[in-house]
Amino acid sequence: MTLDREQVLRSAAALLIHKSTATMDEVAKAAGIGRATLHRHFAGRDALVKALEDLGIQAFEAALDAARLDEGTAEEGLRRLIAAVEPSAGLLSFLVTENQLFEGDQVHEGWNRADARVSAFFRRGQERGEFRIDLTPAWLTEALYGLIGTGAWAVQVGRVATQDFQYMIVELLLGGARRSVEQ
Amino acid sequence: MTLDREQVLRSAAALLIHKSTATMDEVAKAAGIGRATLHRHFAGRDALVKALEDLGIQAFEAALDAARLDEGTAEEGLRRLIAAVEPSAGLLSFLVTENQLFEGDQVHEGWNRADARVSAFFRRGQERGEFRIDLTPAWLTEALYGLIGTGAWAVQVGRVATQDFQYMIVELLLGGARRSVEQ
DNA sequence: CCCTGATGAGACAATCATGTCTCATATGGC
DNA sequence: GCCATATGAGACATGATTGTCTCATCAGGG
Repeated sequence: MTLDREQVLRSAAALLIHKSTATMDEVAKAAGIGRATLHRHFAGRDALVKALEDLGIQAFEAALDAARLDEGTAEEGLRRLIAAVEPSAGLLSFLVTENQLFEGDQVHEGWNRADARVSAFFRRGQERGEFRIDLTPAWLTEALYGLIGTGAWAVQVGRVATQDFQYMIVELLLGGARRSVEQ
Repeated sequence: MTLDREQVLRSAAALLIHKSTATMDEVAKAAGIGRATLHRHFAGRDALVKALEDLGIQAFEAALDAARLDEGTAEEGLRRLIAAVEPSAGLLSFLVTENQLFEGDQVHEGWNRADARVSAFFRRGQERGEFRIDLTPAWLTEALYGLIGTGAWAVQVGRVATQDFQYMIVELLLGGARRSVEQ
C-alpha cells in the first residue's frame, strides 16, 4: 500500500527530462498514480522539483564517491566519474537547466559541495601536471557539466550511440578535437 | 512612430535568455511597449519565438559566412567561427534549449542548413588530418553548441571572464584538458 | 472478519497567462 | 492644423494549471 516515493520520483524525472513543462497531471499519470496522491506526497510542483534535486544531488555525490577521484591518475578518475554519472546524466542535465532559471534564489548547498569537489579535482590534476593550467578549474567544471548534458541529449535524439556516450565525452574533454602527434 | 521590430526582438531575446519562462507581459515591458502592441506585431508567444529563431539563424549563418571556414587551417576557421558567434551566443543558447523542447515537431530548416555546414566543416577537418577521426562530426557539432551555451552561461554568472570566452571554448574543444607533451 | 488508513476519481474555486477588444491618446505625414 | 494611423492602457472572456476537498473504494493488519 505504501507508495514507492523513489519510484514516483524516478518516473517523474524520466518525464521531466524530456518535457520540462509537463503538468502535475502528466507527472501523476506517468507514475501511474492519481494527481491527488501526488499532491499528498509533494506539496506542489516546487516541492517535487526540490525532491528531484535532492535525488540528483545524492546520485551525483554517490558518483563522485564511486569515482574515487584521488586514486590513480586524474585521467582515470575522470573516466570513472563519467562512467559513474552516466545513469543519472539525464536527470542532472535537467536539474542544471532548471537551476539556471533560479534567478537570485539560493541554490541548493549540495551543488556547491559537488562543484567544490569537481573543481578541486581539476585543480589537483593541474598541480600534478596532468591537466593544462590555462583552462581554469571553474571552466573545466562547467564544461564537464555542459558536455554531460549535451551528451545525454545527443544520445536521446540518436545523434550519438548509447555505447559511445562515455567515450565521446571523455575523449573530447581530455584530448580535444585536434589530432595530435601521438595519434 | 513605426515600431522598431528588430529592437523589440533584441530586448525580448535578452530577457528570455535569462528567464525562458517570461510572460508576454514581461517581454512587452522589457521592450518598453504595451502588451497589445506586442500582440499586434507577433500573433502570440509562438510567433515571437519563431521570429527569434529566424533572428538567431540569420545571426548564426552570418557568423558561418564571416568565419570563412574553408580558408586556412581548420583550427583557424574554428577560431574565427567562435569569435563571430560570440555576440549571439546567448540567443543561440536559448534557441538550442528551446528547440530541445519541440517533441516531434518539425525543426526550422535553417538549423538543418547550419548543422550541415558545421558538420561538414568538422568532416573536412578530419579528412585533412587536422581533426581526430574517432569523434564523429555529429558529436563535435553538438559539443560545439553545448560549449558555446555553457560558455555564455559561465560568463553571465561570472565564472568565466568575458575576455576569456573564446579562448576557453576553442582551447578545450581543440586541445582538451590533458596537458600534452608539446606544452 | 472488521477497521484503519491510503488511494483514485472527480468536483471545485482560485490563479495565471493568453488572446481579443475598445477607447482615448499621441505621433507623423500632408 | 487636420487626419490617418499606431500606440498604451485596460477590460474581458477563455483556457490551462494548480491546490484543496469530498467520497467511494481497496488493501492490509489485528
